Amino acid sequence: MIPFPAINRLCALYRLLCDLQESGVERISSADLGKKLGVGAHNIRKDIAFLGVSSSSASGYDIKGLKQLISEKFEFNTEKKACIVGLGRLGTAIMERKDLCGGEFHIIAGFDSNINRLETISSSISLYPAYSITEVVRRLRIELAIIAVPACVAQDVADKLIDGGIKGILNFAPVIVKLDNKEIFIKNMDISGELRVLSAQIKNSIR
Amino acid sequence: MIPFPAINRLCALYRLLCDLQESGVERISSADLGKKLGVGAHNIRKDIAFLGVSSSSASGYDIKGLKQLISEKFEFNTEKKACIVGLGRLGTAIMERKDLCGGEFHIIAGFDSNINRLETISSSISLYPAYSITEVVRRLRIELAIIAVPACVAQDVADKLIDGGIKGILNFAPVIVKLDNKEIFIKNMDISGELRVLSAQIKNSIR
DNA sequence: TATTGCCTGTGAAATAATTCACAAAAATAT
DNA sequence: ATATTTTTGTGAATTATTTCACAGGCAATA
Repeated sequence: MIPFPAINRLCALYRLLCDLQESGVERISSADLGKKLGVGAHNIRKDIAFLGVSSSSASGYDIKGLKQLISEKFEFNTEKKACIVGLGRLGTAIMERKDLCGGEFHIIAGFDSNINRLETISSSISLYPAYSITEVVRRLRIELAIIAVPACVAQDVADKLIDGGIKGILNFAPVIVKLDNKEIFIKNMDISGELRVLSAQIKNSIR
Repeated sequence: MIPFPAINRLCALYRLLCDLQESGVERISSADLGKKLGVGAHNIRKDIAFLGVSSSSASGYDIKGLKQLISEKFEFNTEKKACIVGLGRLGTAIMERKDLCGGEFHIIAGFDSNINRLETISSSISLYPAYSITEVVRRLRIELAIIAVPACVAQDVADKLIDGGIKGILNFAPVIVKLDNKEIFIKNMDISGELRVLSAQIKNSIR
């Protein structure tokens, strides 16, 4: 079981490796990786050790191979089905992001409680009313959800998603969603909340 | 110097206290706070201890007083000036969020490299071309920035913001921004990246 | 005003994560 | 072929964070 901080860094590393590969780099040392990610080289090596391999070399890591390794460990190759709940400004903006359309995540459903809105949005993604969240998530076996609804309905939406069998949630609503089930993962992306954390860090750092 | 995990939790606690206060609650125990935030009661108490007070009671914390305490420690009362760089779909959606307009953060500038776009957006917020980021940030003494530009220009934007004297950055671009200055704080809010972390956590948890 | 039951504050213990240090292996240079 | 440099992998040490345990204070009750 890989500790969470390591998972986080390995995901960042994975993207970096993709970028490097696109720029034609083939090998790179832990020191250089560390520099690019803003962490120590030791840390990079420890994280890679969690993947459970042992193939030492004196010319750094083979980028293709390392990518493959991470990808296998976390199954990044298989496409994941995702949905968005809340098709306001933020929700639709996220829905149309390029980096979400082309990649390993496939947004296959959008939900909103406002039926009129569903009719006015033109999108290639199937849209459904909010009351059908549980049913659609279950039927289409959707694993991941992005919540972009007002704070007051976020918990209700989360409960419906969980009933449908969702595995992970990205929550943009400015509220802490409660989960009893330890098997479901949530990441809060509360914008004003994060600004507040930044502001607190700034104040905490001076003096 | 308060450790980062504690700052994070104290910020979440602060919002919870605001919500509780609005619903008319006046006192609450560490146990109940913990339950609502999904952390242990010990943890709550330890975090509060970092604020440097000592006023024990047998009926929990006074919500108003505790809010005040956190607020003073991190100066949540003074209004912070912020800006948004990148006025595409995501940037404008964030700019118009209600929870950002009314609260302690005041978005006073928007930037985009596309001059035509600046003219078509109707907003009460002053808009500027991207080449003036450094100058405007410095002149208006803007502390916080939200980056919502494509990955390829994010580093360049960050450098300009830092030159202008920015203190904290919320980065929505799917790329790790490098900072040499330890006095500047950054929080990455990369949507596809976070989906990938969730997906990795899910795979890591099974078996 | 005693007594009882909560609840906080906090030093100590336990756990988790990071950093270090160095042996061993591979590549490169001589 | 040998020496030198580079770079990884990993157990150990360090540091950070969380959890525990309980003393001591406050409030409520009778």
